[in-house]
Amino acid sequence: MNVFEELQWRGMIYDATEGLKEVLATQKVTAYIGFDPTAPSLQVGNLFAIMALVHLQRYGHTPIAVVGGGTALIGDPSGKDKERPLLSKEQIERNVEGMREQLSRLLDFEAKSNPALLVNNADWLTPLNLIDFLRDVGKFFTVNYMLAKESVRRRIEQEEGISFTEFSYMLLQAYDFLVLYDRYNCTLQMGGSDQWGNITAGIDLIRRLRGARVHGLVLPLITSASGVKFGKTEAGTVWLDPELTSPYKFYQFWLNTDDRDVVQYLKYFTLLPKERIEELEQAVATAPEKREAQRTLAREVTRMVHGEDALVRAERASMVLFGGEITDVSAREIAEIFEDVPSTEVAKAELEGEGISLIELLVKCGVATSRSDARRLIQGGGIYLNNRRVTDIERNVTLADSIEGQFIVLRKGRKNYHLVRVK
RNA sequence: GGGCGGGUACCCAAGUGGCCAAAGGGGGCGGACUGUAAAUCCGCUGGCUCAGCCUUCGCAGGUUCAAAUCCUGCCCCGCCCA
Repeated sequence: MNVFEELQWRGMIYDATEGLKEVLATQKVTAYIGFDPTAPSLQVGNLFAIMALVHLQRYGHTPIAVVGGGTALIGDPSGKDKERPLLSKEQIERNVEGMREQLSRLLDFEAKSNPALLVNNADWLTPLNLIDFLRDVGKFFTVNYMLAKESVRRRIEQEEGISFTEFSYMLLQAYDFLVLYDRYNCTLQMGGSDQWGNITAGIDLIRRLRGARVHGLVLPLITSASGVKFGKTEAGTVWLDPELTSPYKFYQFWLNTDDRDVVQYLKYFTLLPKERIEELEQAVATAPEKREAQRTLAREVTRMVHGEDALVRAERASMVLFGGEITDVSAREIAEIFEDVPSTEVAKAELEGEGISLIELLVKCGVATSRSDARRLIQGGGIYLNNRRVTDIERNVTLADSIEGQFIVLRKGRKNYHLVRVK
């Protein structure tokens, strides 16, 4: 099997240029994917593209992750209905650093024959001279060609239009490809399906300027059966940065995958072989309540992104949190299990004597948005103190409620935990 | 610049003097069921010192015992004419 076939059975190819399959079967190539540093961290959606690079590398090809520190200053109009506000250069610099760290954990930068590469396109875009650029690159594109691109056309049909800045974006991305081709003999660009237009622009540019035939491959859009945008939860985006999304939450995100999506996600996000995934597919069909497929997915991905230790902690936490009784757990275990759970410090003095009203504590910890909200939650039976439901509005919380005088576990609903640290 | 229509809670949307903290739907939150699911059902969804009180219906004034509802001015949005 070659990478193309690998990606194919995993359903990771939405479209690819003519002849790519043969090239990947017979040669070792260098391929790149661009990542937009418009957020402080990569997110779970980006993991999909990263997996494509991981597969490439496993088959002996050389992957390049391009962080778009330069293009982010412009803004990609693809898939966007509106002109986007520009980020500050400092902000983008910071974001690039975060992504560098994350990518280095997923790709092998030490491999002997085909180490992964990480580059920032700001390196060549920033020093770029406008006149040179217009002469060397601009000359090879007609406005007609650019207007025909889906991303541009859609925006032109809208009232708001598109700024010249964003309109130029595809030329910069095309130029990226050209630079990577020149410097690293990079002959394949991959990306999300919304990148097709930008990718073909680069392919055309290289053909005209260098007379070389290079390739493009785009991944499908990830769908979810429930219609929720992939990578989002009620709490927002699922990030790869453990500071932004705790490993526990990360693990839970995957564990909660819909039965209808889990097999596809196993193909997308794990390196498990076909036979194993087919086994799991069987398991979903015959014993869905065991959620073996979800569990495996969550394990594999959490381990890959956060490491074995974080995985063990996430699993332990999940077991205790969804198991029930919390009373016979030691403070030390609590500290460990709830490491990733949001917490609030409360002075010991506040819990002495009469203590603090539960309502007040809930608001203080942000579990409830207001006292009225707290009152309603308690009345509706949605508040648990150390995993025991409390229905008394007047309930006070004192040191006697704490676990070894150190922690109090608040819970809202089925799975919303908050740890109170007594100081 | 002229004409018309419109701005109501997170979103859509009803309400045209008191019975309006404001119908209905969506979303969200909680509960039951369950597989930490889906579907379904139930409750809640401005704040507070909570059987009561206070603040909300584009903004600012005014009329009235009483205004989301009437009047004046201003701001914003959509459509049509210039």
